Amino acid sequence: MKGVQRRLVLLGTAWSRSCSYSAFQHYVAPETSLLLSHCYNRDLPRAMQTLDTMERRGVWADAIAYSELIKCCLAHKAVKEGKHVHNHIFSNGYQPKTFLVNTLVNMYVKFNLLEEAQILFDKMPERNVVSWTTMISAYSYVKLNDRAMELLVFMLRDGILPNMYTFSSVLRACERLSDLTQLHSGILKVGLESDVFVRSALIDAYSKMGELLEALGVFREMVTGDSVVWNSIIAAFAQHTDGDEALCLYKSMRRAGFLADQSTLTSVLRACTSLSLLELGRQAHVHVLKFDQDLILNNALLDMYCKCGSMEDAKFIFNRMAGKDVISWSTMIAGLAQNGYSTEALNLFDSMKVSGPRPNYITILGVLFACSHAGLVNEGWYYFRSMKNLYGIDPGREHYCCMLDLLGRAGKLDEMVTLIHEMTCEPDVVTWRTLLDACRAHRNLDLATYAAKEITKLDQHDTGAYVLLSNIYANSKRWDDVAEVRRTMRERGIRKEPGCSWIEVNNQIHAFIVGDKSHPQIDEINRKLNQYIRWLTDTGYVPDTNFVLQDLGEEQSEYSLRHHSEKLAIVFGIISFPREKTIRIWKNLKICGDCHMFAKLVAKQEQRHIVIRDPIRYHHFQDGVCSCGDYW
DNA sequence: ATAGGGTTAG
Repeated sequence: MKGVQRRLVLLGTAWSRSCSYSAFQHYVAPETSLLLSHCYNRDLPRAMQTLDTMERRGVWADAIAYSELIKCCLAHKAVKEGKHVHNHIFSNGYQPKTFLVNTLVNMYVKFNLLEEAQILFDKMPERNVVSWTTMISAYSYVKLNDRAMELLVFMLRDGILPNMYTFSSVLRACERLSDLTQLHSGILKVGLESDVFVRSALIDAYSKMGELLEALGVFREMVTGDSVVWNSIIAAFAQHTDGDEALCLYKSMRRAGFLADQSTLTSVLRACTSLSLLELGRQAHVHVLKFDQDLILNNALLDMYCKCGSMEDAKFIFNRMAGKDVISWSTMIAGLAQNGYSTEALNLFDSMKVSGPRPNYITILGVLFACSHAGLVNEGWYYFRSMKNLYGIDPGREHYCCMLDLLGRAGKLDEMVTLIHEMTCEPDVVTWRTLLDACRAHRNLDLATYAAKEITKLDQHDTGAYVLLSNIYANSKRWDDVAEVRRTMRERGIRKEPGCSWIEVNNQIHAFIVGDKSHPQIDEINRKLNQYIRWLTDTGYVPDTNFVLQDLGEEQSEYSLRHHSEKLAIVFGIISFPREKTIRIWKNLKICGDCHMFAKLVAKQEQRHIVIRDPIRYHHFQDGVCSCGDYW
């Protein structure tokens, strides 16, 4: 008797099981085809209705139908219905196959219900590659990277071999170079390196760790490739401010017959941004028009115009953009502020508060920068003190730095020191450098020495600190101290980076280094330069040798000043461009006081608009004044 | 049934 009963139970199970096996399709409920057709039509209410009827009649559909039903729930974002399907599938002690459970796990992942997915996953009697990969990709998607890596280990321990899906998912979660090296060799071992998904994920992972050569290595071995692989390697260089290489790769991509898509163009624009290539950026803009609706791409375009100092274009783009997000607003606010339009930046922030997205950490930085630039000490304090209450953002090191800059401009050195002591995070090199800059501008020798020493404590090789300190001593004609600083620099093997300026003329970059004589038009440039200096001297200009590092004889320091790279670039710009064209120069070091004055006077005399971008700021010279307000 | 690339500051 007992045996018969057991057999009946088994039969029952077998019968209900057979409903989901395609091998026993003749047992599948006749409603199944109706259910399927509702699912294909994405008619969720009717599909659920059909399911109810089947439940009442005690019949089941097959796995194909259930997985279609789950797709339908996903399409409608119908969480409740999805859970219903889940319960239905497991009702009456039915044990669905791994395939179907995977579909359910995936459903919970897509609904962002990771815990539910994990519970279901844990209960699975057997898990295959797809089960594991679904969970790993879920965790790497939400950046629970440790969890994703951990799951890979468990998976391997379970004897399941990862496939290309697994590797491309887990590579996104990889944070340590040693792990990445292991993953890479694992990929080579199973021969998955030719998969384009794995390849781009590998490139991206190396890029995230700053291992660009490794990334390039993976790329160069490419036998198989698609546009995403190209985009990965181009983005890698663009993001690590090697715009030159990024643009070269872009050209090779085009030569290889691939078209640029949104992602490619975003990286190209970023490369133009970092190289200040306005004209090339404009050319890229033409291609951007094809992807009019792409927010990320438009943000990159906006940033390019801001960073290249063309605010007219930036405003045009910004006003035309349909769905502006925090990044669009932040970019525009910071762009206006950096280019000297502080009031406009603050006005824009006001309209953002009314009709824009919620400001974030970076937005506030732009706002503080605007205050700093315009010397609005009280407003700066207000925004700084209220950012926590108004926007729930804790001031970070960068915010402190902006405030310090603001106080430094206003000459409030004591308040700077107080604020540094008040900082919630440890002051870093940038903090002290800001103090040092202020000390130089306001000639506070003692405090400067203190700041410079703090910098060298943190970074033995900070060229800037030594140069600034030496400049301060030079300003006070303390040549012994200058010599001492120079001796320390020599001992530590520190050399002042040579000043270099670039200008784009006819799609060509012309580079100038201090005292450079290699430019083909150097004679003409020098003739014109001497002409300007003579004329300026006649009108009362005195070379400001305070910025010269070494205690050379006056004549020699005048010579070196006269041939500072930005002067050469300015003169070259004047020779090359018609009057109405803005002369745009970018350089690797901060502009010196003498060149700054030179630029102001020449801009006025020649009625030119000159823009010089240094590593931190922008200087718009027009009508004898500079947008920086003579503080930098 | 499971996978890869792009935007703001520093």
